[in-house]
Amino acid sequence: MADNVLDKIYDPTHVEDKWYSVWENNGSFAPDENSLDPSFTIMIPPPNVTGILTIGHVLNNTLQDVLVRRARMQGYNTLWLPGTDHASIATEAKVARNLKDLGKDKRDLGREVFLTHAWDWTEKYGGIIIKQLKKLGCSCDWSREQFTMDDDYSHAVLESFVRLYNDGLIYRGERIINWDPVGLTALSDEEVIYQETKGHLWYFKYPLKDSDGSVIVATTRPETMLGDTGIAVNPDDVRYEKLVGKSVILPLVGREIPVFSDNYVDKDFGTGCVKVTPAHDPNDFDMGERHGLEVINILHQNATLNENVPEKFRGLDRYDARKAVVKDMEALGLLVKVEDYVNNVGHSERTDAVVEPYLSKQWFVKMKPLAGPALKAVKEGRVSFFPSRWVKTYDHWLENIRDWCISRQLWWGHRIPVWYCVGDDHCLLECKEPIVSVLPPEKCPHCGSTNLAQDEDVLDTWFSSWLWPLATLGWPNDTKDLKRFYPSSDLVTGPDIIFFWVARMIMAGLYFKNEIPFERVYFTGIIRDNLGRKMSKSLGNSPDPLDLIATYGADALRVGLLIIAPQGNDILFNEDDIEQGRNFMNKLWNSARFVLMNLDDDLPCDISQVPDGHLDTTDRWILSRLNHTIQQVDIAYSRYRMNEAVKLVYDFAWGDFCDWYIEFAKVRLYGNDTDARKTAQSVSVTVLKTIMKLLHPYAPFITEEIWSKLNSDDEVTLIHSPWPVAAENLIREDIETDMQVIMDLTQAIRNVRIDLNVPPGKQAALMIRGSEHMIAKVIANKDYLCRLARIGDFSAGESLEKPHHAATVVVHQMEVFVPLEGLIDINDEIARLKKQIADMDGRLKAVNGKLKNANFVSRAPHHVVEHEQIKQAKYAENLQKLQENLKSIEE
RNA sequence: GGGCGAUUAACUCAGCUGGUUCAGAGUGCCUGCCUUACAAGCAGGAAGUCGGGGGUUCGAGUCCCUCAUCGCCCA
Repeated sequence: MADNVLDKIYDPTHVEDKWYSVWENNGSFAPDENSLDPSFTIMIPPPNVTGILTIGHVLNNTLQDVLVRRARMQGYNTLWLPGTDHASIATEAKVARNLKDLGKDKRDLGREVFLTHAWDWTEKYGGIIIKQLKKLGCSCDWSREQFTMDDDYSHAVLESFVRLYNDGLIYRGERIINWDPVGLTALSDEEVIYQETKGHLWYFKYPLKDSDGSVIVATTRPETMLGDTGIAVNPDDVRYEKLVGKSVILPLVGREIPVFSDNYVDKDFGTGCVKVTPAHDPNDFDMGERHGLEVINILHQNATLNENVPEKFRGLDRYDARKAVVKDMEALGLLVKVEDYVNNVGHSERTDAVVEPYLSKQWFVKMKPLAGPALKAVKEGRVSFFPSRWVKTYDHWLENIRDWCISRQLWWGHRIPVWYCVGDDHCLLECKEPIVSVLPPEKCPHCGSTNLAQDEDVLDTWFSSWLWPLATLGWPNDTKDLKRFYPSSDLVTGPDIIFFWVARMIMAGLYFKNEIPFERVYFTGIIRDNLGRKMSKSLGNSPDPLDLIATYGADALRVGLLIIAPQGNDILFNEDDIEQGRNFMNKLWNSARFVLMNLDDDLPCDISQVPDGHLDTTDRWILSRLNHTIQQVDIAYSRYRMNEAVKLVYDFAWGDFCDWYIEFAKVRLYGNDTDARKTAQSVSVTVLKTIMKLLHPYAPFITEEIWSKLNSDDEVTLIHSPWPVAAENLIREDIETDMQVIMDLTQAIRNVRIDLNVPPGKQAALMIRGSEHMIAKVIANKDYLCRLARIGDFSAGESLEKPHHAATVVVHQMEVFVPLEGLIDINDEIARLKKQIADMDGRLKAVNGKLKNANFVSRAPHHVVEHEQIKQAKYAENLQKLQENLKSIEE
C-alpha cells in the first residue's frame, strides 16, 4: 500500500471521466430488473431538448443525484429516469430564427419542410445537455432516456387528448385568449408574465346621440376605442343613472353604441364610465355577452389594425394606431386630459411580445373537475411539499383555476388529433362535429367522405409534459415499469413551474391513473448573481457550469453549491463557494493521502476485528463522533435538508477527523507499539471509508476514487456499497466529554503560548493541578495532549506546587500552569489573568442573577435550574482559582 | 389590493420544538507558522444592541402584533 502514494493536490480531470465510464459500463445506474426490493424513483424535470446546462440545472440535478445515490446505497431498487422536452414554442422560435438568418421564412417553407429543419436542429443540439449532465455525474438510467416527441410518448399524449375529449373535459370554443402577436400563437394564462409598465390614462369625450351632453371615459389603450361597442356604468352610480339606455356616437368611427349598466364597473376608476371593447378585453367580452353587444375584432394576428376600422388606421401597428387615435381625438377637442398611470402589461414568456387579449377559436381543458382531486391529494398529505409553504400557492391556484387553452398555432409539437370533414355534396349536419381519434380516421363517420382535414394546431408543451411520470414508464400500456416505478418517490423542481407542471402532473396522475405521480416535491431556490439578480442569458450573468467543472471539478461544484443551498431558499451564487468545495475536496484527498502513507503493506483489519482492549480513548471518541454524525445526517435527509447533511459531514471530516483524530493518531502511527499502530490504522481507514460513503451522494467521483484505494477488492464500487447505519453502542457521551477536556486543555495551552509569544517550535513545560478524578483522565491521554500542545516536561497531580514564573489558566476546574522561567513578562500575565477573571466574573454574575430570580427557580423546569446551579458552582470555583493565582503572582 | 419570503459579523448565509459557551459557519481581515497529509494548509485573534418598536414568558434571533426596507407570486 505504501507505494500507492497520491499526488499532493487532487486533480479531478481524469478521475471524473474514468469513474463515469466505469459506472456506465457496469450498468450501475440501471435498476435491477429482477429485484424484489422496494423501488425509489425520480423523474427528471426534462430540460428543453436544445437547451444547455445552467447553474440552476446544476443545483436541481445534483439534488436529485444526491437523493438517488443515497437511495441506491440504502438498497432501494433505484431509478432516475432522464429525458428531454420538445419545448414547442421555444424550439420553434429558435429554429425559425435560424432559418431567418439563412434568409428563409418559416411560412414560405411550409409545415413539412419546416419540421424537417426542426428535427435536424433537435438532432444537432439535442445531445448537448445530456452530455453535460453526465459531466456533472448524474446517475440517470440512460437506457430509459425519453423525449416528449418520441413515438410512444406522442401516442400517450394523443391518447390523453382523446380520453379527455370523450369524457367531456376538452372542448373547442371561441374565447378571448392571450395572443402572442410575434409568435403568432395563443398562450395559456400561465405563459403570460405581467410587468409593471409606466403608461398613461387618457380621458376621452364621447358625444351623446340625441342631446348635447357627452360621457367621458378613461382608457389605457386608446386604439381599442375603434372596436368599442358599448359604454358601461355601475348600476348604483347616481351620476350616470339618466344616461343608461341612451346612446353615444363613437368618435372617429361614427358608430352608435349603447350606454348600459353592469356591476363589473368600478365607480371609482377613472370617471366611472367605461368603454367596452368585447373583442379585445376579457371582462368586456363577458359584459358584451351579458348585454348582447356587437363584437368587433379590429386587429390582425400580428397586432396591426384590420379592415374593421376606418381606412386611415388600417395596417397601422397597435402603438402607431394609439398615437394616431390620440392625435385625432385631440384635434377634435375630445381629449379631456392625460394622466400618468402604471399598469400591469402582459408579456409572452417566450417572445416577450406584449400579449393581446384576442378573440379566437381554441381548444380548452375544463380544469375544475381535475383540480378537486389534486387539491385533496395535497391537503391529505398524499403528496407533500418541501418547504411546505408552497402548499398555499398551490391551493390558491387550484381554487381559482380557469380553463386551460391547449392549442398553439405552431408546427413543432404534437398535432391535435382532430379531423374535420371537408366533405362533398353529401355532408350531413353531424359532419360539423370534429372527429377525435389517436389514429387518422379513414373517412367521415357520418357521410363517409375521405376528404378530411386535420386540425392545423399543435398542443401546448405542458399538455405533453404533464404526462411525464406516466408516459415515461409506458402509459397508457400497463407495463412492468409502470407497475414497479409508479408513483415516483421524489420530484425536485423549481417553484416557478408549480402551476405549469407540478400541479398539472398531479391532476394527470390522478385522472389517468387514479394515483398520485410522486410522494414528495422538493422545491429548490432560484440562483441569483451576487447582486441578487436572477441568472439569465440576456444579462450574461450566468457562469457556464462546464467552465466551473473544468476549473474546480464536478465534485467541488456540487459540494460548493449544495453547502450554501438551504431548503427552498434563493441562492446568491459566488464562485468563492465553489472554491470552498474545491478546498474541501483537496482536504479529503490529503486526509486519504495521509492515511494511505501510514499503512503497512497490507490493508488493516476491520475495526470489528480489533481486540476491544486495543481501542483507546481517541478511537472510541472518533467512532462515537462518527456514529453521531451518521445519525444526524439521516435526520437531515428525512427532513430534506441536504445542505445540513453535507455540512455535517464536512464538519466531521474536517474538524473531528482531520483536525483532531489524525493528529492524535500520529502518536501511535509514528510510535513503536505495533498493536497500537495497527489499531490506529484500522480506525483511520474505517472512519475514512465511512466518510466516503456519507459523502458519496454529494461528491461521487473523488469518493469513489479514494474508496478504490482503500479497498483491496476492486470489484466493490462505492456506488453500490451499503449506506452506513449508526451503531448506537458506539455512541459514547462520556467519552466525548472526556475528549472534550483534552481538546479544551490543548486549546487553552495553545492560547497561552501565543499570548506569551512562545515560539511555535519550542516545547513548553506543563503542570496541571486538579481533582484526582480529572487528573487521571488527563494522565491517560497525556501523550496526545503533549503532542498537540507541544509540551515537553509534563506533570500533574492533586497537590502540585505552583511554580513561580508561570502562566496560569483554569480549564474544567483544573489549574494549568505553563512555567516560563525568564520568558514571562509579569505584567502580560497579570493582564491575561485579569481578563480571564473579568470574563468568569461576568458569567458568574449572569448565572447568579438568574438563580436569584424566584420566578425562574420556581417556574423553569428542574433540569434547567439544576443546570444553572452546576454552572454557578463551576464558575465560582474557577473564579476563585484565578483570583488566587493573580494574588500569588502579584506578591 | 391579496399571499409568500427575506432582514443575524465587512461580505454570503446557517440557526428547526423558546432553555448548556446560542450568538455560529464560510469568505475576507489581523498575528504567527512551508510543524515529515494538505499554504487549496495549520495555530491563534478581532469583529454582530440578531432591521425598528411593542407584547407574551421565569427566559425571545426563535412565538405574537406592528412598522420599515427589499424580493417573489397572484389579481
